[in-house]
Amino acid sequence: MRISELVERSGVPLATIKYYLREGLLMPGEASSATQASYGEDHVQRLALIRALTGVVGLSIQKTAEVIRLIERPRTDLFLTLGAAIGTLPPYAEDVPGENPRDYPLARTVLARHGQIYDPDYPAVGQLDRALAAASAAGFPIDDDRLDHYNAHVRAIAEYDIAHIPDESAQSAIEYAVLGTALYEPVIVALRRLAHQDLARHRFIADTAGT
Amino acid sequence: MRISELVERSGVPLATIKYYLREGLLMPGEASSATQASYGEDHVQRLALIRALTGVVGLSIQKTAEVIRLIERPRTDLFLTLGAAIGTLPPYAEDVPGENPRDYPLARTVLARHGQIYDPDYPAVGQLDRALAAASAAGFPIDDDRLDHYNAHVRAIAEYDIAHIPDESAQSAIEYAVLGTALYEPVIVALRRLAHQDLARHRFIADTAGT
DNA sequence: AATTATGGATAGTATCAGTATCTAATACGA
DNA sequence: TCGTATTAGATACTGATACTATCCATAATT
Repeated sequence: MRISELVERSGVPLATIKYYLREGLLMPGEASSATQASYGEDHVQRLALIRALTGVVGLSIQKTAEVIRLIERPRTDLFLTLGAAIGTLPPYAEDVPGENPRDYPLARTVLARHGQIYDPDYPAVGQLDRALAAASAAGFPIDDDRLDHYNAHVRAIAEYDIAHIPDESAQSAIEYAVLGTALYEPVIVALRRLAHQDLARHRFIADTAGT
Repeated sequence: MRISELVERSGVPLATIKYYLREGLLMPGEASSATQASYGEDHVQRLALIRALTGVVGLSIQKTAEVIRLIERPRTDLFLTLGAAIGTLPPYAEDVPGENPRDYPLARTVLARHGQIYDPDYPAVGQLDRALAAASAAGFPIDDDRLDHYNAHVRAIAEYDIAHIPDESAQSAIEYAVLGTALYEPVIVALRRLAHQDLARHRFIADTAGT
Protein backbone atom coordinates (compact mmCIF):
# COMPACT_ATOMS: atom_id res chain seq x y z
CA MET A 1 0.00 0.00 0.00
CA ARG A 2 1.06 3.60 -0.42
CA ILE A 3 1.80 5.87 2.47
CA SER A 4 -1.51 7.69 2.25
CA GLU A 5 -3.25 4.39 2.84
CA LEU A 6 -0.96 3.64 5.74
CA VAL A 7 -2.01 6.95 7.26
CA GLU A 8 -5.66 5.94 6.96
CA ARG A 9 -5.21 2.40 8.19
CA SER A 10 -3.10 3.36 11.20
CA GLY A 11 -4.71 6.65 12.10
CA VAL A 12 -1.26 8.15 12.53
CA PRO A 13 -0.67 11.52 10.78
CA LEU A 14 1.70 11.59 7.83
CA ALA A 15 4.13 13.99 9.48
CA THR A 16 4.30 11.70 12.51
CA ILE A 17 4.96 8.61 10.38
CA LYS A 18 7.83 10.45 8.74
CA TYR A 19 9.10 11.34 12.18
CA TYR A 20 9.00 7.69 13.27
CA LEU A 21 10.87 6.75 10.10
CA ARG A 22 13.54 9.32 10.89
CA GLU A 23 13.91 8.05 14.43
CA GLY A 24 14.18 4.46 13.26
CA LEU A 25 11.02 3.26 14.99
CA LEU A 26 9.37 2.34 11.72
CA MET A 27 11.17 0.42 9.02
CA PRO A 28 11.18 2.05 5.56
CA GLY A 29 8.82 0.74 2.92
CA GLU A 30 10.07 -1.06 -0.11
CA ALA A 31 11.21 1.72 -2.44
CA SER A 32 10.01 1.35 -6.04
CA SER A 33 11.26 4.69 -7.24
CA ALA A 34 12.65 7.94 -5.92
CA THR A 35 9.25 9.06 -4.78
CA GLN A 36 7.39 5.86 -4.08
CA ALA A 37 7.58 3.08 -1.57
CA SER A 38 5.12 0.39 -0.62
CA TYR A 39 4.11 -0.57 2.88
CA GLY A 40 2.52 -3.71 4.25
CA GLU A 41 0.57 -5.08 7.19
CA ASP A 42 3.76 -5.21 9.19
CA HIS A 43 3.95 -1.44 8.97
CA VAL A 44 0.40 -1.08 10.25
CA GLN A 45 1.19 -3.37 13.15
CA ARG A 46 4.45 -1.63 13.92
CA LEU A 47 2.64 1.67 14.15
CA ALA A 48 0.14 0.09 16.54
CA LEU A 49 3.04 -1.16 18.62
CA ILE A 50 4.68 2.25 18.69
CA ARG A 51 1.44 3.89 19.76
CA ALA A 52 0.87 1.22 22.42
CA LEU A 53 4.36 1.60 23.83
CA THR A 54 4.40 5.40 23.80
CA GLY A 55 0.75 5.95 24.61
CA VAL A 56 -0.42 3.24 26.97
CA VAL A 57 2.84 2.00 28.46
CA GLY A 58 4.15 5.56 28.56
CA LEU A 59 7.58 5.05 27.04
CA SER A 60 9.48 7.87 25.38
CA ILE A 61 10.35 7.67 21.70
CA GLN A 62 13.94 6.84 22.64
CA LYS A 63 12.96 3.98 24.94
CA THR A 64 10.47 2.70 22.39
CA ALA A 65 13.26 2.62 19.83
CA GLU A 66 15.38 0.57 22.24
CA VAL A 67 12.59 -1.96 22.76
CA ILE A 68 12.04 -2.28 19.02
CA ARG A 69 15.74 -2.75 18.46
CA LEU A 70 15.71 -5.53 21.05
CA ILE A 71 13.03 -7.54 19.33
CA GLU A 72 14.58 -6.96 15.92
CA ARG A 73 18.11 -7.83 16.98
CA PRO A 74 17.84 -9.65 20.32
CA ARG A 75 20.74 -10.39 22.66
CA THR A 76 22.22 -13.85 22.68
CA ASP A 77 19.46 -15.28 24.82
CA LEU A 78 16.02 -14.61 26.13
CA PHE A 79 17.19 -13.90 29.66
CA LEU A 80 19.59 -11.14 28.64
CA THR A 81 17.12 -9.69 26.17
CA LEU A 82 14.40 -9.61 28.80
CA GLY A 83 16.77 -7.89 31.22
CA ALA A 84 17.67 -5.26 28.65
CA ALA A 85 14.01 -4.69 27.86
CA ILE A 86 13.11 -4.26 31.51
CA GLY A 87 15.88 -1.70 31.73
CA THR A 88 14.00 0.48 29.27
CA LEU A 89 10.83 0.54 31.35
CA PRO A 90 10.08 3.17 33.99
CA PRO A 91 10.77 4.00 36.75
CA TYR A 92 14.28 4.79 35.58
CA ALA A 93 17.43 4.90 37.64
CA GLU A 94 19.10 8.26 37.64
CA ASP A 95 22.79 7.48 37.55
CA VAL A 96 24.28 9.71 40.18
CA PRO A 97 27.85 10.22 38.95
CA GLY A 98 30.48 9.00 41.36
CA GLU A 99 28.06 6.67 43.08
CA ASN A 100 28.64 3.68 40.92
CA PRO A 101 28.82 0.71 43.31
CA ARG A 102 25.05 0.90 43.74
CA ASP A 103 23.37 -1.30 46.25
CA TYR A 104 19.66 -1.73 46.78
CA PRO A 105 19.16 -2.68 50.42
CA LEU A 106 15.36 -2.63 50.39
CA ALA A 107 15.15 -4.84 47.33
CA ARG A 108 17.86 -7.11 48.69
CA THR A 109 15.92 -7.76 51.87
CA VAL A 110 12.73 -8.48 50.01
CA LEU A 111 14.38 -10.84 47.55
CA ALA A 112 16.12 -12.71 50.37
CA ARG A 113 12.78 -13.19 52.10
CA HIS A 114 11.26 -14.59 48.94
CA GLY A 115 14.18 -16.82 48.10
CA GLN A 116 14.99 -15.04 44.86
CA ILE A 117 18.55 -14.20 44.00
CA TYR A 118 19.70 -10.62 44.43
CA ASP A 119 21.67 -9.22 41.53
CA PRO A 120 21.95 -5.41 41.33
CA ASP A 121 22.47 -5.75 37.61
CA TYR A 122 18.84 -6.73 37.12
CA PRO A 123 17.20 -3.42 36.25
CA ALA A 124 14.04 -4.45 38.09
CA VAL A 125 16.01 -4.67 41.33
CA GLY A 126 16.73 -0.96 41.26
CA GLN A 127 13.16 -0.29 40.17
CA LEU A 128 11.77 -2.23 43.13
CA ASP A 129 14.13 -0.50 45.50
CA ARG A 130 13.12 2.93 44.29
CA ALA A 131 9.43 2.09 44.44
CA LEU A 132 9.75 0.86 48.04
CA ALA A 133 11.86 3.84 49.08
CA ALA A 134 9.41 6.29 47.50
CA ALA A 135 6.41 4.73 49.22
CA SER A 136 8.23 4.82 52.55
CA ALA A 137 9.39 8.39 52.20
CA ALA A 138 5.89 9.49 51.27
CA GLY A 139 4.60 7.97 54.51
CA PHE A 140 3.23 4.68 53.22
CA PRO A 141 5.86 2.06 53.99
CA ILE A 142 5.14 -1.48 52.86
CA ASP A 143 5.50 -4.11 55.55
CA ASP A 144 6.65 -7.68 55.07
CA ASP A 145 3.19 -9.14 55.33
CA ARG A 146 1.92 -7.02 52.48
CA LEU A 147 4.96 -7.75 50.36
CA ASP A 148 4.49 -11.47 50.92
CA HIS A 149 0.90 -11.25 49.76
CA TYR A 150 1.74 -9.14 46.76
CA ASN A 151 4.63 -11.33 45.76
CA ALA A 152 2.70 -14.59 46.06
CA HIS A 153 0.03 -13.39 43.65
CA VAL A 154 2.36 -11.56 41.33
CA ARG A 155 4.53 -14.64 41.10
CA ALA A 156 1.51 -16.69 40.13
CA ILE A 157 0.83 -14.21 37.35
CA ALA A 158 4.43 -14.34 36.20
CA GLU A 159 4.40 -18.13 36.20
CA TYR A 160 1.41 -18.07 33.92
CA ASP A 161 3.24 -15.64 31.66
CA ILE A 162 6.38 -17.74 31.46
CA ALA A 163 4.47 -20.98 31.03
CA HIS A 164 2.78 -19.53 27.96
CA ILE A 165 5.87 -18.41 26.13
CA PRO A 166 5.44 -19.70 22.59
CA ASP A 167 8.09 -22.16 21.49
CA GLU A 168 7.72 -22.01 17.73
CA SER A 169 10.80 -19.88 17.35
CA ALA A 170 13.29 -18.00 19.46
CA GLN A 171 12.13 -14.83 17.75
CA SER A 172 8.50 -15.18 18.76
CA ALA A 173 9.50 -16.22 22.28
CA ILE A 174 11.53 -13.07 22.66
CA GLU A 175 8.82 -10.86 21.25
CA TYR A 176 6.28 -12.38 23.59
CA ALA A 177 8.53 -12.08 26.63
CA VAL A 178 9.56 -8.49 25.96
CA LEU A 179 6.25 -7.10 24.76
CA GLY A 180 4.13 -9.22 27.10
CA THR A 181 6.03 -7.82 30.04
CA ALA A 182 5.47 -4.27 28.85
CA LEU A 183 2.03 -4.39 27.21
CA TYR A 184 0.27 -6.42 29.89
CA GLU A 185 1.36 -4.22 32.76
CA PRO A 186 -1.28 -1.56 32.08
CA VAL A 187 -3.90 -4.32 31.99
CA ILE A 188 -2.87 -5.66 35.36
CA VAL A 189 -2.77 -2.20 36.86
CA ALA A 190 -6.19 -1.34 35.45
CA LEU A 191 -7.65 -4.57 36.82
CA ARG A 192 -6.38 -3.70 40.29
CA ARG A 193 -7.86 -0.22 40.10
CA LEU A 194 -11.18 -1.68 39.01
CA ALA A 195 -11.11 -4.20 41.84
CA HIS A 196 -10.43 -1.37 44.28
CA GLN A 197 -13.42 0.55 43.04
CA ASP A 198 -15.62 -2.53 43.04
CA LEU A 199 -14.63 -3.42 46.58
CA ALA A 200 -14.86 0.16 47.79
CA ARG A 201 -18.35 0.35 46.33
CA HIS A 202 -19.46 -2.68 48.28
CA ARG A 203 -17.92 -1.32 51.42
CA PHE A 204 -19.49 2.06 50.87
CA ILE A 205 -22.90 0.56 50.31
CA ALA A 206 -22.50 -1.59 53.41
CA ASP A 207 -21.53 1.49 55.40
CA THR A 208 -24.48 3.43 54.10
CA ALA A 209 -26.89 0.59 54.79
CA GLY A 210 -25.54 0.27 58.29
CA THR A 211 -26.09 3.96 59.06
CA MET B 1 12.69 25.27 60.08
CA ARG B 2 13.71 27.81 57.45
CA ILE B 3 13.56 27.09 53.77
CA SER B 4 17.29 26.47 53.44
CA GLU B 5 16.94 23.64 55.92
CA LEU B 6 13.97 22.28 54.01
CA VAL B 7 16.16 22.22 50.92
CA GLU B 8 18.76 20.15 52.79
CA ARG B 9 16.31 17.80 54.44
CA SER B 10 14.33 17.11 51.28
CA GLY B 11 17.11 17.21 48.73
CA VAL B 12 14.91 19.29 46.46
CA PRO B 13 16.53 22.44 44.99
CA LEU B 14 15.28 25.80 46.21
CA ALA B 15 14.09 26.94 42.81
CA THR B 16 12.09 23.75 42.49
CA ILE B 17 10.48 24.17 45.91
CA LYS B 18 9.42 27.65 44.90
CA TYR B 19 7.97 26.17 41.72
CA TYR B 20 5.96 23.61 43.69
CA LEU B 21 4.71 26.41 45.94
CA ARG B 22 3.59 28.39 42.89
CA GLU B 23 1.78 25.39 41.45
CA GLY B 24 0.03 24.69 44.73
CA LEU B 25 1.66 21.29 45.29
CA LEU B 26 3.34 22.41 48.48
CA MET B 27 1.51 24.37 51.14
CA PRO B 28 3.15 27.68 52.15
CA GLY B 29 5.09 27.81 55.38
CA GLU B 30 3.84 29.84 58.31
CA ALA B 31 4.83 33.40 57.48
CA SER B 32 6.49 35.25 60.33
CA SER B 33 7.42 38.33 58.35
CA ALA B 34 7.55 39.58 54.80
CA THR B 35 10.67 37.58 54.08
CA GLN B 36 10.45 34.66 56.42
CA ALA B 37 8.32 31.59 56.82
CA SER B 38 8.80 28.44 58.84
CA TYR B 39 8.32 24.92 57.57
CA GLY B 40 7.75 21.65 59.39
CA GLU B 41 7.98 17.88 59.01
CA ASP B 42 4.78 17.93 57.00
CA HIS B 43 6.58 19.94 54.34
CA VAL B 44 9.40 17.42 54.18
CA GLN B 45 6.91 14.60 53.78
CA ARG B 46 4.89 16.49 51.20
CA LEU B 47 8.00 16.97 49.11
CA ALA B 48 8.71 13.24 49.35
CA LEU B 49 5.15 12.59 48.19
CA ILE B 50 5.51 14.97 45.26
CA ARG B 51 8.77 13.33 44.19
CA ALA B 52 7.24 9.86 44.57
CA LEU B 53 4.20 10.76 42.49
CA THR B 54 6.09 12.60 39.77
CA GLY B 55 9.20 10.45 39.75
CA VAL B 56 8.21 6.86 40.48
CA VAL B 57 4.53 6.84 39.58
CA GLY B 58 5.21 9.11 36.62
CA LEU B 59 2.47 11.68 37.10
CA SER B 60 2.72 15.17 35.65
CA ILE B 61 2.82 18.17 37.96
CA GLN B 62 -0.80 18.92 37.07
CA LYS B 63 -1.99 15.41 37.89
CA THR B 64 0.04 15.39 41.09
CA ALA B 65 -1.68 18.61 42.09
CA GLU B 66 -5.05 16.96 41.49
CA VAL B 67 -4.17 14.00 43.69
CA ILE B 68 -2.96 16.28 46.47
CA ARG B 69 -6.11 18.33 46.24
CA LEU B 70 -8.14 15.13 46.58
CA ILE B 71 -6.51 14.07 49.82
CA GLU B 72 -6.67 17.59 51.22
CA ARG B 73 -10.28 18.20 50.29
CA PRO B 74 -11.80 14.79 49.50
CA ARG B 75 -15.11 14.20 47.81
CA THR B 76 -18.08 13.30 49.93
CA ASP B 77 -17.06 9.68 50.27
CA LEU B 78 -14.21 7.30 49.78
CA PHE B 79 -15.68 5.70 46.71
CA LEU B 80 -16.04 8.95 44.79
CA THR B 81 -12.65 10.18 45.94
CA LEU B 82 -11.01 6.95 44.86
CA GLY B 83 -12.68 7.20 41.47
CA ALA B 84 -11.47 10.74 41.01
CA ALA B 85 -7.95 9.75 42.02
CA ILE B 86 -7.89 6.87 39.56
CA GLY B 87 -8.94 9.32 36.89
CA THR B 88 -5.67 11.17 37.37
CA LEU B 89 -3.53 8.09 36.76
CA PRO B 90 -2.24 7.05 33.34
CA PRO B 91 -3.08 5.82 30.79
CA TYR B 92 -5.28 8.81 30.14
CA ALA B 93 -8.35 8.99 27.97
CA GLU B 94 -8.03 11.43 25.13
CA ASP B 95 -11.44 13.01 24.87
CA VAL B 96 -12.21 12.93 21.18
CA PRO B 97 -14.58 15.87 20.71
CA GLY B 98 -17.97 14.89 19.39
CA GLU B 99 -17.60 11.33 20.55
CA ASN B 100 -19.04 11.74 23.97
CA PRO B 101 -21.28 8.71 24.51
CA ARG B 102 -18.20 6.57 25.00
CA ASP B 103 -18.51 2.86 25.37
CA TYR B 104 -15.81 0.39 26.23
CA PRO B 105 -16.77 -2.93 24.70
CA LEU B 106 -13.60 -4.82 25.62
CA ALA B 107 -13.78 -3.76 29.24
CA ARG B 108 -17.51 -4.46 29.34
CA THR B 109 -17.02 -8.04 28.21
CA VAL B 110 -14.28 -8.63 30.73
CA LEU B 111 -16.24 -7.16 33.62
CA ALA B 112 -19.30 -9.19 32.71
CA ARG B 113 -17.22 -12.36 32.77
CA HIS B 114 -15.91 -11.50 36.20
CA GLY B 115 -19.21 -10.47 37.62
CA GLN B 116 -18.20 -6.89 38.24
CA ILE B 117 -20.50 -4.07 37.32
CA TYR B 118 -19.77 -2.10 34.17
CA ASP B 119 -19.95 1.66 34.55
CA PRO B 120 -18.23 3.73 31.86
CA ASP B 121 -17.89 6.52 34.40
CA TYR B 122 -15.26 4.57 36.32
CA PRO B 123 -12.03 5.92 34.88
CA ALA B 124 -10.38 2.52 35.22
CA VAL B 125 -12.92 1.06 32.79
CA GLY B 126 -11.62 3.24 30.00
CA GLN B 127 -8.07 2.54 31.09
CA LEU B 128 -8.63 -1.21 30.92
CA ASP B 129 -10.30 -0.90 27.54
CA ARG B 130 -7.43 1.09 26.12
CA ALA B 131 -4.84 -1.28 27.55
CA LEU B 132 -6.62 -4.29 26.02
CA ALA B 133 -7.10 -2.57 22.68
CA ALA B 134 -3.46 -1.51 22.55
CA ALA B 135 -2.19 -5.02 23.29
CA SER B 136 -4.48 -6.45 20.62
CA ALA B 137 -3.56 -3.91 17.98
CA ALA B 138 0.12 -4.49 18.66
CA GLY B 139 -0.38 -8.19 17.97
CA PHE B 140 -0.58 -9.52 21.52
CA PRO B 141 -4.26 -9.99 22.27
CA ILE B 142 -5.18 -11.21 25.73
CA ASP B 143 -7.47 -14.23 25.79
CA ASP B 144 -10.11 -14.99 28.39
CA ASP B 145 -8.04 -17.61 30.11
CA ARG B 146 -5.23 -15.19 30.76
CA LEU B 147 -7.58 -12.48 31.90
CA ASP B 148 -9.22 -14.88 34.33
CA HIS B 149 -5.85 -15.77 35.80
CA TYR B 150 -4.74 -12.18 36.02
CA ASN B 151 -7.98 -11.04 37.54
CA ALA B 152 -8.10 -13.77 40.18
CA HIS B 153 -4.71 -12.82 41.53
CA VAL B 154 -5.13 -9.09 41.11
CA ARG B 155 -8.43 -9.29 42.95
CA ALA B 156 -6.73 -11.10 45.82
CA ILE B 157 -4.23 -8.26 45.99
CA ALA B 158 -6.98 -5.67 45.94
CA GLU B 159 -8.87 -7.48 48.68
CA TYR B 160 -5.81 -7.33 50.86
CA ASP B 161 -5.53 -3.60 50.12
CA ILE B 162 -9.12 -2.86 50.98
CA ALA B 163 -9.09 -5.05 54.08
CA HIS B 164 -6.21 -3.01 55.43
CA ILE B 165 -7.75 0.40 55.05
CA PRO B 166 -7.20 2.13 58.39
CA ASP B 167 -10.37 3.08 60.20
CA GLU B 168 -9.06 5.68 62.62
CA SER B 169 -10.43 8.51 60.54
CA ALA B 170 -12.06 9.14 57.20
CA GLN B 171 -9.06 11.30 56.32
CA SER B 172 -6.49 8.57 56.83
CA ALA B 173 -8.70 6.04 55.06
CA ILE B 174 -8.88 8.29 52.03
CA GLU B 175 -5.16 8.98 52.03
CA TYR B 176 -4.42 5.30 52.23
CA ALA B 177 -6.86 4.39 49.50
CA VAL B 178 -5.73 7.07 47.08
CA LEU B 179 -1.99 6.93 47.69
CA GLY B 180 -1.89 3.18 48.24
CA THR B 181 -3.47 2.66 44.85
CA ALA B 182 -0.92 4.92 43.20
CA LEU B 183 2.27 4.32 45.19
CA TYR B 184 2.03 0.53 45.35
CA GLU B 185 1.54 0.06 41.63
CA PRO B 186 5.23 0.47 40.82
CA VAL B 187 6.03 -2.09 43.50
CA ILE B 188 3.65 -4.64 42.02
CA VAL B 189 4.96 -4.03 38.53
CA ALA B 190 8.58 -4.34 39.68
CA LEU B 191 7.80 -7.59 41.48
CA ARG B 192 6.34 -9.03 38.29
CA ARG B 193 9.37 -8.00 36.27
CA LEU B 194 11.65 -9.58 38.86
CA ALA B 195 9.62 -12.77 38.82
CA HIS B 196 9.87 -12.85 35.04
CA GLN B 197 13.63 -12.57 35.21
CA ASP B 198 13.87 -15.12 37.97
CA LEU B 199 11.73 -17.61 36.07
CA ALA B 200 13.47 -16.89 32.76
CA ARG B 201 16.80 -17.50 34.44
CA HIS B 202 15.67 -20.93 35.64
CA ARG B 203 14.29 -21.76 32.25
CA PHE B 204 17.44 -20.58 30.55
CA ILE B 205 19.64 -22.62 32.85
CA ALA B 206 17.44 -25.65 32.28
CA ASP B 207 17.74 -25.14 28.52
CA THR B 208 21.49 -24.79 28.72
CA ALA B 209 21.83 -27.85 30.95
CA GLY B 210 19.64 -29.83 28.59
CA THR B 211 21.73 -28.96 25.55
C1' DA C 1 0.12 18.66 -19.85
C1' DA C 2 -1.63 19.57 -15.45
C1' DT C 3 -2.49 18.09 -11.05
C1' DT C 4 -1.45 15.35 -7.18
C1' DA C 5 1.41 12.44 -4.22
C1' DT C 6 5.75 11.14 -2.32
C1' DG C 7 10.47 11.06 -0.20
C1' DG C 8 13.77 13.57 2.07
C1' DA C 9 15.51 17.51 4.38
C1' DT C 10 14.95 21.23 7.44
C1' DA C 11 12.72 24.42 10.34
C1' DG C 12 9.19 25.64 13.52
C1' DT C 13 5.98 24.97 17.58
C1' DA C 14 3.73 23.71 22.03
C1' DT C 15 4.22 21.86 26.35
C1' DC C 16 6.48 20.65 30.36
C1' DA C 17 9.43 20.90 34.34
C1' DG C 18 12.16 23.13 36.09
C1' DT C 19 16.14 27.18 36.61
C1' DA C 20 17.79 31.66 36.98
C1' DT C 21 17.52 36.45 37.97
C1' DC C 22 15.92 40.46 40.21
C1' DT C 23 14.05 43.33 43.94
C1' DA C 24 12.79 44.74 48.32
C1' DA C 25 12.55 43.46 52.86
C1' DT C 26 14.34 41.31 56.78
C1' DA C 27 17.48 38.49 59.87
C1' DC C 28 21.63 37.97 62.18
C1' DG C 29 26.53 38.09 63.47
C1' DA C 30 30.48 41.13 64.58
C1' DT D 1 24.49 49.49 64.42
C1' DC D 2 26.64 48.23 60.34
C1' DG D 3 27.21 44.86 56.77
C1' DT D 4 26.42 40.51 54.88
C1' DA D 5 23.34 36.77 54.05
C1' DT D 6 18.73 35.01 53.48
C1' DT D 7 14.13 35.09 52.02
C1' DA D 8 9.53 35.82 49.57
C1' DG D 9 7.59 36.89 45.49
C1' DA D 10 7.55 38.02 40.70
C1' DT D 11 9.13 37.29 36.16
C1' DA D 12 12.02 35.59 32.59
C1' DC D 13 14.69 32.05 30.63
C1' DT D 14 16.14 27.24 29.35
C1' DG D 15 16.49 22.42 27.57
C1' DA D 16 14.16 18.40 26.33
C1' DT D 17 10.48 16.08 23.99
C1' DA D 18 7.20 14.98 20.49
C1' DC D 19 5.55 16.25 17.11
C1' DT D 20 4.02 19.60 12.92
C1' DA D 21 4.75 22.33 8.90
C1' DT D 22 7.15 23.79 4.85
C1' DC D 23 9.90 23.21 0.96
C1' DC D 24 11.74 21.02 -3.07
C1' DA D 25 12.52 17.88 -6.65
C1' DT D 26 10.77 13.90 -8.68
C1' DA D 27 7.43 10.87 -10.21
C1' DA D 28 2.71 9.05 -10.61
C1' DT D 29 -1.97 9.85 -12.16
C1' DT D 30 -5.66 11.86 -14.87
